[in-house]
Amino acid sequence: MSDECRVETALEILVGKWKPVILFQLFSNGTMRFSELQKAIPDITKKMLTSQLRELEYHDIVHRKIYQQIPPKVEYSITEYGIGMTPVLQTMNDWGMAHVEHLNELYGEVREVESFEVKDELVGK
Amino acid sequence: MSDECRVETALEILVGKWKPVILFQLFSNGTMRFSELQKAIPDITKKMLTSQLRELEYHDIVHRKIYQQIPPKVEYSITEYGIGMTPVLQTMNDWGMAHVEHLNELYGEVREVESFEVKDELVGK
DNA sequence: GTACTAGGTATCATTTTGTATACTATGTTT
DNA sequence: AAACATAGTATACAAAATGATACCTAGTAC
Repeated sequence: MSDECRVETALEILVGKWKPVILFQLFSNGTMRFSELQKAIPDITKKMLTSQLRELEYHDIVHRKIYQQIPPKVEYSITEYGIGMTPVLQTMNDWGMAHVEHLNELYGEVREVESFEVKDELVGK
Repeated sequence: MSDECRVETALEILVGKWKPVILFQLFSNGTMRFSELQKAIPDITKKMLTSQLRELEYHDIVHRKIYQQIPPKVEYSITEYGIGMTPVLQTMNDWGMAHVEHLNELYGEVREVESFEVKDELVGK
């Protein structure tokens, strides 16, 4: 029996409040500028977007291409190596879908947080 | 990737400083008492062990069997449903192993962690 | 009647993550 | 010469996760 566990290594790449959604965007759209990512993920701050992208870059999952021009232009994309994460993400996603079902069976339907929104005008009335 | 992203759902089960190692222990050893888990994971506090186990129990990954006796005896094990996580853990572990190699190529030797393996009896249950 | 056992809770301190907001750089446009 | 554009940094703060330590329970052995 091997006593080596690298689940945590894979986890390391994915953990962080915004990493899955960043990866989702880049996998879906190919190349994106910093500002496009910001638009696609409205609630993220520049600081978080930057830090999460840098971590992904460190792990060679995301490539950062700088155009030397003013105003600046920086494009992000999944590296060729990063594409190799697809099976991991796919497997996790598939299991996750099934698991949401399973939780529903166990505990009943749970409302999606984001689907519930109160219009500003109504708040406090 | 699909347009519904449940990677985060899968992450939810795995995230937490101690969850991977707890799962590793239970997958490897089958049934374990609370105190056995503590012995196997020396640095974990009772509080963390309890809270992580409760979360895994909520997700129906871990089963908690209480023996009504004094002093107390409580046994933990992977549920039948939990066994279904094996492909996820296996995929993450495999990719993680390769990724450690990749990081070594990029930055030189750095790390040592544990790896993940499922007890034979549990496979295909 | 005291100590021991196992599997926890309760409380508070510390560390890690994430948020909010302001600031920077610099060539181009007005 | 002021404003604009983009991709960030810097600083301060708040919230969440984790850690340290003490305490609880109730039978049983001494």
